[in-house]
Amino acid sequence: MAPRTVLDEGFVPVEKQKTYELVADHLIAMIGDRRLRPGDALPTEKELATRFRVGRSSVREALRILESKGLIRSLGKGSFVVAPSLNPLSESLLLLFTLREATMRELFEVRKLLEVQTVALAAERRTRADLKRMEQAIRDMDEGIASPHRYIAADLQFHLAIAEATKNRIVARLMHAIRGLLQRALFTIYDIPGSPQRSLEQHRQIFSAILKKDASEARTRMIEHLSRVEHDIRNILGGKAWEQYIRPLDEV
Amino acid sequence: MAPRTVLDEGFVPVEKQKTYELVADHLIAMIGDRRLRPGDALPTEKELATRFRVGRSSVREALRILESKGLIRSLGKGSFVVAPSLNPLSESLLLLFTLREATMRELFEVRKLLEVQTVALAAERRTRADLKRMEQAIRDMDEGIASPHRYIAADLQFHLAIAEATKNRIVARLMHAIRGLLQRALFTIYDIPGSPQRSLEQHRQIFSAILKKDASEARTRMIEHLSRVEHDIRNILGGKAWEQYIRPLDEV
DNA sequence: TTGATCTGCTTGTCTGACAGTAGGATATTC
DNA sequence: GAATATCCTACTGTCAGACAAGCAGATCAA
Repeated sequence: MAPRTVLDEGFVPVEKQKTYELVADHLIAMIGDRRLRPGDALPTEKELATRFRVGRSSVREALRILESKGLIRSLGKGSFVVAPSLNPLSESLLLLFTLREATMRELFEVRKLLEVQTVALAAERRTRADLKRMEQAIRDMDEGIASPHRYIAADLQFHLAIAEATKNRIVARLMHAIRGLLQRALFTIYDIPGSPQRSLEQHRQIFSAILKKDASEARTRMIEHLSRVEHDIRNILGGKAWEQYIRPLDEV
Repeated sequence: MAPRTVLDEGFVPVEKQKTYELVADHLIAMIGDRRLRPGDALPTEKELATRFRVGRSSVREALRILESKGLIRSLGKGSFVVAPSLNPLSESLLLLFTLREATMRELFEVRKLLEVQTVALAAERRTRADLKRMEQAIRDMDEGIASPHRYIAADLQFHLAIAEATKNRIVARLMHAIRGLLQRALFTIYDIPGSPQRSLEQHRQIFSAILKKDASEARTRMIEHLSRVEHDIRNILGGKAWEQYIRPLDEV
């Protein structure tokens, strides 16, 4: 082994805090402890600059950081608003696709891993409010079965309700992010004859397991459901798209 | 229902592409199709500005975006380098904590959900190379058991090797991100007498299950392992920290 | 060869400028 | 008086120019 200096680990490159980072951190902290709440408009750039005693360029670079973290949004015209607790995970997941470092197959597999366990937890923890949301989603799906938009939106609601029934916000976020990316693929299988009906039926089975608090059955039903959906998507997309780096655009 | 205009959904606010976004997208695309590869140094700001025919401020704002997405790093002195495929998910996950929208409990639960399934997949798909990595990690853990740093680094290696044995890059990234956040908590339990030894032993059991391609046993062993670790962490941290919004700093 | 000094170049930062535009205030029209 | 047109202001988005600090390579000295 090479000779070792005392306190070897201590010698990391010394970090010079850049002004724009300071500003960004400050703003993030303010959002973190709710001094800036979702919906609030930020002061103008000039005001921020004078308040922080920095140049406008530093403020702007800080704003770009917050923006790309999904914390604020540059509303068409001018002022900024704190985003309504949107999902930073979505962005990163999308980025993986943009960088061609993830395929549909992988994404779907993650979903399966996660959601199978999620539904089991949900079955144990669901409250009456959760059940109500799920029922509503199933109803919406039934009523909107003729409209891809309504149908798929309701589908999303159902799965999100399950995720949220775990009372684990990270799980909910993850599911949200994953579903967002899968959305386009789901549109493609909507057109398979009988597919929406089958999904609806499977949702009912999942729901009934959750209702009974039967985690094990919920798991089984979810596996069935996801396997079928996966099978359908694969059939329609074909192996190429499935294994390639799809760019699932248009957010909802 | 309200009267409905034809093509209702088509009327979304028209998006004006901002210069800095164009520049950022362009650069991201270049990284995406590998025209800029990890390790490459970007041209200087001035050169980018003249090449893209934009002002330096636009370039800088674009760079801030890439930076906060973890695609480039502002190396101490000056020039930029494309980051070595680092993890955008880590950033977002960390952000959730900064914003106090996730607790230790939740994070650990996600890890459990994920890793239990992951180890099962890994048991089915592991190659000889994967096994070698795991063995090496176990050896390192054994030899470094007296040094928290070495021990925990090896621990991380073991779990990452499992994640990568799934051949699913999203799984690997997720695990990496989660572990990064948990790192600090793991340091705290290192000091529990006998804890490292027990972990080591459990790792050996998990490894043997993976070796036998016994997915179900791997799952069981992993549950045992994670439950014990969770139990230890909880005992040390106490319920308060467990349920509070810990900021698990210092990346590794 | 080693060490010191000088000279550009690059980043980080600030300031000033200007076009485009959103929104409110004001004037105009019926 | 209500609806409509017009004007003003202020803010963002963008650029250009300036300057300090620091690094890297070149040059020079020992």
